[in-house]
Amino acid sequence: MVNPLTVLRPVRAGNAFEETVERLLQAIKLGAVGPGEKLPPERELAALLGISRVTLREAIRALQDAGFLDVRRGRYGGAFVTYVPPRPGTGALRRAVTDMGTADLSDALTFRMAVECGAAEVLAATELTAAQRATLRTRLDELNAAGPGDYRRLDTAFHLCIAELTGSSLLAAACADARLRVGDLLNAIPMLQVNIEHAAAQHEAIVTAIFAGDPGAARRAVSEHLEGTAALLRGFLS
Amino acid sequence: MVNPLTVLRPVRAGNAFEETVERLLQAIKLGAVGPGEKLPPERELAALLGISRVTLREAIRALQDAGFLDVRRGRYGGAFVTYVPPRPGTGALRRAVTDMGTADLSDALTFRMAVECGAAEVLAATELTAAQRATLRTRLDELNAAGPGDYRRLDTAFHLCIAELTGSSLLAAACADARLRVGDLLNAIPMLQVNIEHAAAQHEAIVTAIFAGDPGAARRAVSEHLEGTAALLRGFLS
DNA sequence: GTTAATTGGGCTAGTGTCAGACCATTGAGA
DNA sequence: TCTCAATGGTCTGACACTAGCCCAATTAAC
Repeated sequence: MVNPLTVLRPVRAGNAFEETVERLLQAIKLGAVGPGEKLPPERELAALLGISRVTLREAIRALQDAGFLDVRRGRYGGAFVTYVPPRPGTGALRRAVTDMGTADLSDALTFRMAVECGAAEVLAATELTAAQRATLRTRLDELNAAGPGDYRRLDTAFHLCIAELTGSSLLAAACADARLRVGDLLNAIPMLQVNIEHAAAQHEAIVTAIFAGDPGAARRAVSEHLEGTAALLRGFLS
Repeated sequence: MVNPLTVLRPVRAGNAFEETVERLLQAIKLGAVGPGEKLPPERELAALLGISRVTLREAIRALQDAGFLDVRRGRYGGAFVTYVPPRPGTGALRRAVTDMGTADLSDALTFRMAVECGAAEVLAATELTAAQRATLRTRLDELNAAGPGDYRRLDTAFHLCIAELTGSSLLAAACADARLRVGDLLNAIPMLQVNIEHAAAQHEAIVTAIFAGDPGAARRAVSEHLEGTAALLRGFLS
């Protein structure tokens, strides 16, 4: 009845080292730790990630070799983020799409659509405190004021903020995961001024619907917003 | 900007043994492998789960000791499911709710609401083939014909079928995960004939909305359906 | 300068996990 | 009755991962 393959899927995505690299890359690419900022100290970070310092250090070393981090010793040292999102070019997008399997891409887009729409709905159906409204408003204002170098990071922060405000860490994690899976593709999409203005209007609509407590409108707003990029990416599949 | 705790969460939920036990319990409790059926052979199952046979066997042994499995050797042997969902009682529900943290419960309910609504929306927005429609219809018919012992399992199968039909394995996995997290609670809820009839009407509404290609209606139908049990469970939090 | 606190760097002993091979048991079919 | 394929049961050597400890480097504060 229930497809066993849905539940009897691999228990682990890889070894601890690989998963740690992925997670740190997630933190960097999503902008949880921005360029010039540093990761928490190794001992603290290892505890957060639930792994040993040895394994964490291997992962940090790999990211250092790959040019994402600059590690400095001594007091006030640490692992500083050097990564800055590459400027998009049309070739980069095509390459990014073909790097990912088309099946995986479709899977990720569907997943993202479902969880982000779901999060917006749930949030719209929730009674928000003044502080929560202020947080969301702030994220939107920051995004609207963003320069080209910051746009992706603040866009991600805005979207994840919606999920985090639902109060469900499971949901927030799912949205972060979904966003990471399409993150490289989003970074490869050239940002035209028209698109940014269009996106800004849609972001405004999302917040308005959430503040109005209208789950249907919130869902529609997020859906339309995501459908734009999804359609663009899907165009590369044919 | 992005809450680092969302992305710097533990890399692994536990060791391989613990995660395997969880996963097998999921398969059993969700009814992917029903009472009297057997799990795939150890070698095959270990490959599916991406772990070694040694670790898998430890997990199977634990479930055997806990009374969920009956392991038989020789050709046509295997690990047979002996678990049958307990008949609900009011005490069981209160106990199940208090076993789970109230924060975790709220988290799980929110997550479930988001991903299941999201899945239904996405599916309703999809052009379905005749075969897909037939599959969903079949699951609903089976559920409507279910006896008391089969109801939970077929209910789960129906709900997960929606997620699986979206074609996104990520989404299907998320729904399976969400359902498992509230699974023990659902099992502990007494099923009254009134509730079953009510649920049947809602299931029908969900399928109708999906077949009609109306994402808004699908979302609302799922939302109303889940809100019933969510409200009941939330009642125990106060 | 000197100090002290903080941080990365490195080592070791012990445990978890794996891949692969081989043994033991069962029962359908010849 | 015998055979043999399928399946669980067990062992071993290798590698991954961990906890805990101490060393090395850096810099603000004195």
